[in-house]
Amino acid sequence: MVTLAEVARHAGVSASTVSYVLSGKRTISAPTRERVERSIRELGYHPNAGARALASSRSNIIALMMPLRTDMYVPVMMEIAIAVATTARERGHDVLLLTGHEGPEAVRRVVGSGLADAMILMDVELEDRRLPLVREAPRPAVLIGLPADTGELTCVDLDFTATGRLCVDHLAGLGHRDVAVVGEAAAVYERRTGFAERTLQGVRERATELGARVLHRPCEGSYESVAGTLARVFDERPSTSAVIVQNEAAIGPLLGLLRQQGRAVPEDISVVAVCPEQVATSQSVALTSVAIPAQEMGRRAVELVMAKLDGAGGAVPARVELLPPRLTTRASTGPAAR
Amino acid sequence: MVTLAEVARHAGVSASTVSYVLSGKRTISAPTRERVERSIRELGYHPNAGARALASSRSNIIALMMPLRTDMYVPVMMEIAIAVATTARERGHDVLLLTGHEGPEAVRRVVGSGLADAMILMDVELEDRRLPLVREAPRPAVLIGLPADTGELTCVDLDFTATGRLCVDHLAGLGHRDVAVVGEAAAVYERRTGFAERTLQGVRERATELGARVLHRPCEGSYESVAGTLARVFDERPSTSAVIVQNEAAIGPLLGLLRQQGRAVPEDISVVAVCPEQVATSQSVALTSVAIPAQEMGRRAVELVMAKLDGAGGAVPARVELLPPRLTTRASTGPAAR
DNA sequence: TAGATGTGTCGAAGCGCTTCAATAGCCCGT
DNA sequence: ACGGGCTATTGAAGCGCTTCGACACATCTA
Repeated sequence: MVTLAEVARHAGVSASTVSYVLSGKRTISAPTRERVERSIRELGYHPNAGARALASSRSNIIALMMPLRTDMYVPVMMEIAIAVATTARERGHDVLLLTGHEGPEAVRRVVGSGLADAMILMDVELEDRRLPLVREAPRPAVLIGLPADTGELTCVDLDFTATGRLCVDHLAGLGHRDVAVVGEAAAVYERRTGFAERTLQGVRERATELGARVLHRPCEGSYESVAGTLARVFDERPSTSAVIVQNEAAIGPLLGLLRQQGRAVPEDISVVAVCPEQVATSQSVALTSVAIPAQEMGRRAVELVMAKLDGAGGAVPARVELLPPRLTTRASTGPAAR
Repeated sequence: MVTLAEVARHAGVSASTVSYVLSGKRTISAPTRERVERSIRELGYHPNAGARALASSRSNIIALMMPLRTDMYVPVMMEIAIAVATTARERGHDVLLLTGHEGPEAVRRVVGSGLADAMILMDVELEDRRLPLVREAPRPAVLIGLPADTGELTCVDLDFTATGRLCVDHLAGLGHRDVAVVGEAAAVYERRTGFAERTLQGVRERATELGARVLHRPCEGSYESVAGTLARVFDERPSTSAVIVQNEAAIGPLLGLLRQQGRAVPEDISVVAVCPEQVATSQSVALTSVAIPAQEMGRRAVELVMAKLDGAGGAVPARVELLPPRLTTRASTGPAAR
């Protein structure tokens, strides 16, 4: 492996000069810089990451902690992860992938060893066990998702309360008065991840304000479960004319079942989904939906964490950044039958 | 941050002793070891990753290169990634996440900088542009997927040819003589990722051997596309009594459409899918399927790459490891109508 | 012209760890 | 009682880079 010293010799300068050419932390005259750069190219030099990390106490690595459960919202997670990795690379950083399997200890290990300069945590629960460690860690962190207590923490998430309100707004505007919410699996509520509750709260608030009724039922993604949920909903409230689906896995089965039951979408029943655009558009009926801006969440998380890294003074205040939901009207919603 | 030197002082031993306690590369007497371990715990010591990497020229990091396109087989990719990360951690390594966006250069960067000790490449294409770099890199690599020329390379993949044969075996055994293959999107074939072709080849080989006919049609995951494909299939060959689905995104729509058309599964038509177990079991009809052993692939990839790292002599020969497919019979396949 | 200022480069001191050769102490057989 | 062969421990030399202060020289100001 070519070292910085060899580059320096080849270019006829000192090692520190090469280093400054690389980092730009001191002015180097154009001729010298060019000479050094040529040597770097000719020798095929790559700075050694370990040495760099040791000398500068910066690894240029961001740790990304994935959720423990890999059974839910997989495409969203993946999209976030890719966005994080891509954005980080644009800013000269790499991403270390941590899974939930290691538990909260991972935070300590990564921070303690200086492996990563900062952390991004996904799938944050309301009382997440990683939070105490994050709070006292001497490294910046950004959460994707909202815990119960956001004090001292920087978080990014979709504004799910507003999302719920927005869905109801749209449906009520079309004249719907009886709305069903096909929620996430019961396990999601038990884990207290927060977002499902927040959506529901938004739905209820707005429904109350607009004089609509809401029937909420948790629902797994399996065909069977959706069938059961749907049956119970129509049984309990036959006047239901609109459905808000939060569990993206339930969408396909839901549409299939409605068709099978002879309920036309949107003529007999309107459907609004909270899901990635791609899911909304690839169904049998293009769905009116509120997009989950996975990419933007990942990007913002990196930007926030980098701002903290740069603003070394620690002067960057903690903040909660809720992305505004955007509802796209497609073919699955229409005026309520009178 | 606590350093090794401080631990040494605290325990009343030399730095090297602490190092040897940590690495186990020399025998340390029990009392000394315990004293050192206590000091480590009491001081909350974590070895500095950068210093370690520098001194040992081992970063204990494995790079995982994700596919560029994030639109396909997402759950499989995710499962592989998680399995890789988990297995790597069990073996004392971390995983660096690289996206395809950086291009083949990423290989050079990661290897050149010593950031990672080894690489695992996903979504390998037949003529993958990363391969030349991988071949000449002084670091071990394992591919998940099969390129055209596997010389000098270590690869892990599901044996897709055998998968194709297996599906036909099963269907022919039930008396089916006209089989349709709902393949991957045309883009997949153009990208020449190999696995789709291999499956098809297996299907054709075995069908010829058993005297069955095969009709293959590429197909996108959208509802529309599946509808079109299905229409064309039944139009062209009305006697089709079984379908092999390779594109997992097409499964939901396919089942929905069949039901809608009044074709009962499995009475009128049998369906075999190549997809993750979870997908097979959460449909309206539990699907007979060949599982994509994502987890096992990830795990094996790590094991192979670690074997290469350990067998430092370079004595570990390149090898192609094809995992045998396993077909699970569920409710979607039955005897052909006579 | 002398001093002040600024620019570009260099030397050297680490960063925290691993590892090798060397050492100190021990038990053994004779 | 002494050399030989163990085992447990140590000191010191780096690993390749960053960064700080120093320095040489050119340019400006009074």
